[in-house]
Amino acid sequence: MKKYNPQQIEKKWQEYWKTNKTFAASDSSDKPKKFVLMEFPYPSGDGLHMGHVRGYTAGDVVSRYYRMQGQEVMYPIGWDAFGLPAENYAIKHGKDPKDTTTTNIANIKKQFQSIGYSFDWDREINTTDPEYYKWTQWLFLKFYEAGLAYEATGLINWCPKDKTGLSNEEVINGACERCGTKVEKKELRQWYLKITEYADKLLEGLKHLPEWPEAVKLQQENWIGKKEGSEIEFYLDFKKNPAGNDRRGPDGEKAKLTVFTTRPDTIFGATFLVLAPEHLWVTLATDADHDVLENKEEVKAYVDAAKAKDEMDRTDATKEKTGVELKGVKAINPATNEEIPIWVADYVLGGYGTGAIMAVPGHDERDHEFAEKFNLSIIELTEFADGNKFGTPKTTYRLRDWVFSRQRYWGEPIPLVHCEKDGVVAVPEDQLPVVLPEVKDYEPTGTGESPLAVVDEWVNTTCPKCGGAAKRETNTMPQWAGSSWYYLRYADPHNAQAFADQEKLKHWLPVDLYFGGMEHTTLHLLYSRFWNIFLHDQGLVPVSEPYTKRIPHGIILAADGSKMSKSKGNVVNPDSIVKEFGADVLRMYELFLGPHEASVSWSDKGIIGVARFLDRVWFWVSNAKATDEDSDEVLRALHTTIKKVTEDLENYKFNTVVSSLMSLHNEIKDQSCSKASMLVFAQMLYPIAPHIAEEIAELLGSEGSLQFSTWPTADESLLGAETMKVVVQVNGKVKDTLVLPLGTSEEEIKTQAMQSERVQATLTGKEPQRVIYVEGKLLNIVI
RNA sequence: GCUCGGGUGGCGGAACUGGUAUACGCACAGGACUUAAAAUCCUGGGCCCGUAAGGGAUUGAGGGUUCAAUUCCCUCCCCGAGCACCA
Repeated sequence: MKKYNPQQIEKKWQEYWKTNKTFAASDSSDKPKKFVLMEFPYPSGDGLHMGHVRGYTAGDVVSRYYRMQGQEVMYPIGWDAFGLPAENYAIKHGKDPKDTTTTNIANIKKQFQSIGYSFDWDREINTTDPEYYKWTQWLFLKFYEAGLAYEATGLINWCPKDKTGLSNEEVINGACERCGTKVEKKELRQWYLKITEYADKLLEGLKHLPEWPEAVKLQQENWIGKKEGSEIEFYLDFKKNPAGNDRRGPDGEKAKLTVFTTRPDTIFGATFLVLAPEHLWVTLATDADHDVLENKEEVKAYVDAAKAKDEMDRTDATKEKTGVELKGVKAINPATNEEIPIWVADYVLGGYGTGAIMAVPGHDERDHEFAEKFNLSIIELTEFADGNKFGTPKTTYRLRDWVFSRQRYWGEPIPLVHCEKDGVVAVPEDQLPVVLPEVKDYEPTGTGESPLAVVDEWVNTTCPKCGGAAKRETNTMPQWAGSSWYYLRYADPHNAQAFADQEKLKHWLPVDLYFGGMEHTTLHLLYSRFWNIFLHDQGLVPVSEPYTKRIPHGIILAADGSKMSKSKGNVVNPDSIVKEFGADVLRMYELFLGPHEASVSWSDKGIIGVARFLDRVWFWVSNAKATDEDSDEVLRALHTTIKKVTEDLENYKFNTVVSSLMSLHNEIKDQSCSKASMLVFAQMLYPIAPHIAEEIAELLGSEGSLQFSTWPTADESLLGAETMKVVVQVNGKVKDTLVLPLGTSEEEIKTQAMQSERVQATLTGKEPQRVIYVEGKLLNIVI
């Protein structure tokens, strides 16, 4: 008898799977397709962490399971290798990001293979491969041609550490999503994708995703933040303007202000207006060309101070309100015809609604607080206006357009050129990809320009339209570009003529199961839905929603419940676990830790339980005194477990799959068990611990890979017992348990229950008032 | 503040549609094997009282519905996630 030697067994089967291409997914199979996906990793220098292992293991388990259920499963993998982390890593080590990326990929690939994932390696993709990013650029041009990619100068989020612009989604609590640095505002020329134009479609699509977790849908919904309301115009009245009440504003035309409100019915209570410090009217009224305000300098000072504050301070609801009245101008409440003052205050945000509100201090807490502080009149309404009669219905969104350019080196060049004569011109398809040039210095410049701007021979080009001199766009795309469509490429990863063949897309899409982290809900998951819906509108992708089912996983924490991090030195490396216990133990233990969606703490102690279990299973099979027949208990336990494990796998309850297998083994290991039943045990073990399962099957004399065996079905006729266990309670407390032949009558059960010593002891002669009998389960005597 | 999750032994966690709470695993205790230790195997309790048999309590706290509540309803507390001066 050989001792269980995971290192040896695992290597053997990994070689076997590789040689036999066991997990290659066929594009032309008759079997029903299943597209299983886990978010692809970016190849960081630290390699895989436990969180990765959790997600990829879950995907691997269901992939192996569905293959045994007769489905054609595609479980692909690739590398999301552009972006800041890869670039920062390269800079830190003084190397070319291309080289470090290659090295890191090789390392992680080795890790993946050592854990035995059933990826279809023939479909491996890499976002930094020009053959891949050619199509990322091509798809970007589709947005450009549709008018959904535009260039604009504006205040954007700027990370001073990474020295690049960030999208709104990348700012978490006022800090950079990557490095945690406090984000600043900076005025910069940027490329944007008009995701706001797809706000309604993104919302509508959520309604057709019944298999997504509510929490994820809700988060996206909140992020989009759709609100119905009205825009109402307020005419202005100037005191200082020599033109008197000619209703001309500082811009010469707009002698009115438009506010956004969700409560037009409270307009009779609107006693003042408030403008955001960024409001265009305020900017104009305080500039050198205009002289309508009596306190221009005071207002200007307030506005400048507000702009200097960072986002966090601005939007802190607990701080005291500040503001300045715009003296010399009044607004007319269109409902009451009364003159009301206009204030500028930073509790009104420039980027939401119209940047101006009508303040109704009688019916809004914030307006109330403001009115109290500055002694403005407050009207408590008893009657409300007909909300339909005011203003124009208007919908606003919290969602902002997606800042799509980065001032960094390691990304896809944006395939556009700037021509003096023709302006912005798209690079024609036959000139794609625009290859990222070699540079001497990858360091971000911090000036708002990418390091590409200094590569003259690359920047200077000819205009595809007029043939004259032109300059290339030097900004690169954000990390999210390549990952916004990678799942499409898996359907046809080597296509040189198109991003993917339409027939293959029709065959594989949508992704049936998408595993990934909760942290991508309003980043990657929202972005890729946007791309997919747009591409569907363009007739380029057959389905509107890319992911049928989303399965998020919780984080793996350190033993003390804190996050694993290098700085704390509490990171557990998957490699060391594989080395010490084997891949099967690592896989099984990660699943056993707790429910897939919950955050769980890693425990070095607990892993021994799983290691012992596989050891015992090995001992059991290799010492096999397999009998010709199974005992009834073995058959019953086996089929009960088949039923339970199948149900649990269908519901991604991996932790209870593991415990069910442990229970089953405990029950049958000392009983008469046939080889056939042992093989069924190995089959059930296979998705979770495939190496040992394959080896056991071989030991039992089966040939080939278990992957091609058929998943066992529970025989319902074997599930029932010949006896039933009836719990006897008195007043709801358990007193006894009766084991009776099936079909014992209620009367007989009652009689027997009343004879029980412990029941008698509790009754102490009292007569039962009521007896409740639950068929075959329980008898409750009430006294 | 709002929205969504969650709170079960010393620890991770399990529990169908309301029907034996604590499966499975870790840790712990006792035993077997061993010169010994480790590993392994067997057994056990889990909070309180009791030598024991046994009894009682118990699913964040309090109340309710029910023959019966971890499960349903109400009030509150705590933890996690998301949103937030969003008009």
